[in-house]
Amino acid sequence: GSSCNFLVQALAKSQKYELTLKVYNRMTHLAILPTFLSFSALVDCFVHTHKPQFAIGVVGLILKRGYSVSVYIVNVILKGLCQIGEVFKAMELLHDLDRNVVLLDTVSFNTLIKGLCKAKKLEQALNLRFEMDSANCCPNVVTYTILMDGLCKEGRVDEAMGLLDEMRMKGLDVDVVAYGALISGFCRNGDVDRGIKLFNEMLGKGISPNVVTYTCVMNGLCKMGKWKEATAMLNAMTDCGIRPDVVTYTGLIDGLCKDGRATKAMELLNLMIEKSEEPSNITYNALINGLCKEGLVIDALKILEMMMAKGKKPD
RNA sequence: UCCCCGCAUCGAGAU
Repeated sequence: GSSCNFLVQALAKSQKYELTLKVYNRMTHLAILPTFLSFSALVDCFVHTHKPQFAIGVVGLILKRGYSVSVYIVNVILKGLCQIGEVFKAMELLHDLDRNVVLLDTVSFNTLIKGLCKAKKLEQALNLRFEMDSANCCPNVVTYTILMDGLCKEGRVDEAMGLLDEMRMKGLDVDVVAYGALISGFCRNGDVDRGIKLFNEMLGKGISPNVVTYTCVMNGLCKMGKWKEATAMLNAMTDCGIRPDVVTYTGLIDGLCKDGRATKAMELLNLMIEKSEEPSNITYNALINGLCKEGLVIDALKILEMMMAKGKKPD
């Protein structure tokens, strides 16, 4: 009995979900009672295999066995529902859960808010920050980051800045991720100047930018055709001890390609390989696209061959 | 049983 339970837990932890389910089924046929941890493992399986509905069923089993449901399990299910686009099912679950069954926490609400943002239900997402407050779950820096990001992605950057003020009024510390959401928002909306202003404000507060922060600004610069400044930032970040990653390089490569400088982009590909940063399919796609647009088909073919040689499947 | 600490569940970047 306990060996089956351990097996189920171990399999789930090593992400062998299908196998976990098989073992679980077998053990129930053998009339072995699952422990609480096995139920948790089962929930993980259903969520990771995109069947969160079944995970809700497991919650029922847990209660039937007399165990109590942890907020962790609920949060995993909420996330799973949001991921398959069932935000409203998630909302239902949130409201149906009796306070006696489990006390929701800030993570539960944040998960829902993120799901609503992804489903473009911004107003509902924004309202949920008040509702959570009255459920004794204080909005935190993550809550505000999700909302600011959601607003920025809808082009509502000024409202996002309003939320920045609001979170400050609540005494919440703005961290590098929160700044990143706003910086990315401005840069994406073609307002690099304001993005850089925030970047500097952040520096002034003693918060160190990370690779994501730099990448956002560089992409903004590229979008404005300022690839020289973007390249300068690549050096600046390296000098600060921050290592550009595949996303950073890809953004620059794409920026150069969009500006008709595919040859320069090729140099950058070589640079990243030199620095042992592995290009991704997205990197290759951006470059091949740029080369083709400039009629450099031979070079594009070379890149394609390079991909294949590395065992990557062109898409 | 209690406490502490880790590990799991929520947030920003590329075609």
